[in-house]
Amino acid sequence: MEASRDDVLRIGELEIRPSEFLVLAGGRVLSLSLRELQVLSALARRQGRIVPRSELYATVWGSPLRVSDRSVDVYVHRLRSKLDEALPGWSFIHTHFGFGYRFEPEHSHPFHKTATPS
Amino acid sequence: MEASRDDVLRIGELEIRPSEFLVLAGGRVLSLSLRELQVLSALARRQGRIVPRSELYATVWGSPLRVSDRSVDVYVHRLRSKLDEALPGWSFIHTHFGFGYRFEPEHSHPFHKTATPS
DNA sequence: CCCCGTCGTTCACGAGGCTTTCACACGGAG
DNA sequence: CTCCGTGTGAAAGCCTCGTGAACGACGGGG
Repeated sequence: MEASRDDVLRIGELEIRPSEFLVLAGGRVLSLSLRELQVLSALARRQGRIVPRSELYATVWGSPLRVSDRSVDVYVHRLRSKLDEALPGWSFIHTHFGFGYRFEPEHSHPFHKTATPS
Repeated sequence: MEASRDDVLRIGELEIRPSEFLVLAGGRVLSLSLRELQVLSALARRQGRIVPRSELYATVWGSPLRVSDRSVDVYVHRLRSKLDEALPGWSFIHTHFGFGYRFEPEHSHPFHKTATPS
């Protein structure tokens, strides 16, 4: 039985159950560490919005982001890596240069607009 | 709840949320840099009016426009390019020779690229 | 107690985006 | 045609972000 159905985040092929420390990607369990889960949840709860690093850091780490701290970037990198492995063809975390990250499921370049063949 | 629904600019198929650094074109996220967003917002807030370069520059850059500074033109060009890619068939930024730019959604040429014979 | 895998954090380097500035082409006004 | 404002592609320099790896803390198993 679902302990907290209200806390479940369903986003595309992703199903995040923060209260159970569980993430399902396409029905399969996605193995994440605590920090990875926290960052993913924080982003997913702000789906569609551009989230500044400072806000993400404050939410997950509980303290203000120090200058030159790259922790957020590192975890975004690891999450992208795991998400891409679990759900190829989709991209979830988008970079907004100078602003932050935005969580939203989108098809990775479906087509590759290459030049016409010889 | 949307933190600043009052700050949202809706213009045709465009939805600009300056406070969130986010622009939606036809429902899709339009990726803009800081300057691009600032110039677009400044123009959109003056919708329908002819805005002199000097006013645009002062608003966005916060300093008086120097002679021979083409920054405004360059960013208008980039915005036109991105807007046209996102919403083909529409033109938003119109040039008023010798005066400045005017922001207003209008249909581009009703016909497609096919040239009209004489 | 020691070995070893996991995790969180930080570092270092390189790739790539952003702003500004040029240089030149284009086009309207007189 | 000539002048000058505008369109446009690209270079230069700076800064952000991506990425692989190192380092130490921690904990389970033997």
